[in-house]
Amino acid sequence: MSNRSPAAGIDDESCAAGDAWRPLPRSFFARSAEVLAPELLGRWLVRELPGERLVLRLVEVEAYLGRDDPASHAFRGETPRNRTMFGEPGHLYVYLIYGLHHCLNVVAGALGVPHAVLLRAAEVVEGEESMALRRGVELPAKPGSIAGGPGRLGRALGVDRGLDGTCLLTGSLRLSNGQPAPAAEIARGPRVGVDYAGDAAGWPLRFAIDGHPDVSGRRRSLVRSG
DNA sequence: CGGAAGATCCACT
DNA sequence: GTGGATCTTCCGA
Repeated sequence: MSNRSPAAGIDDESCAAGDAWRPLPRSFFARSAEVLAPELLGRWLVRELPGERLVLRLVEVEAYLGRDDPASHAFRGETPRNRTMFGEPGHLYVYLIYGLHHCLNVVAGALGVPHAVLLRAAEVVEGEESMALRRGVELPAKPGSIAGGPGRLGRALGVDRGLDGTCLLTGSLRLSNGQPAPAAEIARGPRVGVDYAGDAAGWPLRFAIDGHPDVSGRRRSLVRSG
């Protein structure tokens, strides 16, 4: 936010632009998912493909708290599928849901602590035509139609299980500084699709940029925390 | 080895 | 608002 470099002779625009592409460091991810999740809003997901670059700005995420969270894939311990979550923070955890959709997660927490943040929705920054094609969406796209939902987001970026375990600092999918959302614009509420998880279904671990058009359905339960 | 359920999306009513 | 698609993963027998 106001952490702008005081360097003289650099105008705001070029400074801000350079800052947006700056990779997020390992230490950024090595925190509780509940703390990391809102910090991810407004950041850029950068996907490098042969001959093109796709960029999405995150507008909605959910935190999953590992062994302490009945809604987490890691709640019952390590398995071949969720192995990535138990590894180093700053890596990508990808899983297939309903036999159809690939969902993207950022591994958080310390090594061996399987926290993760599910990436639920994003705004197109660069590569709209290519992503619309992958999604089977006609341009001009309606709000949310390209990456407004976890399955849509993964599809737009061409991500599958092959990218599971790759590094978000050095791989073909990376996270950069982007344009962080001001804390005052962040709303939170219960997570989506985890009704099976008992009390945990009500934990307010879903975070979104309040009123953003690309946030996936179910905005009703989102409120600004403060 | 079988079965049930799933961090979803889309088409249809 | 409801239900079907579609298949991996995990647990229990």
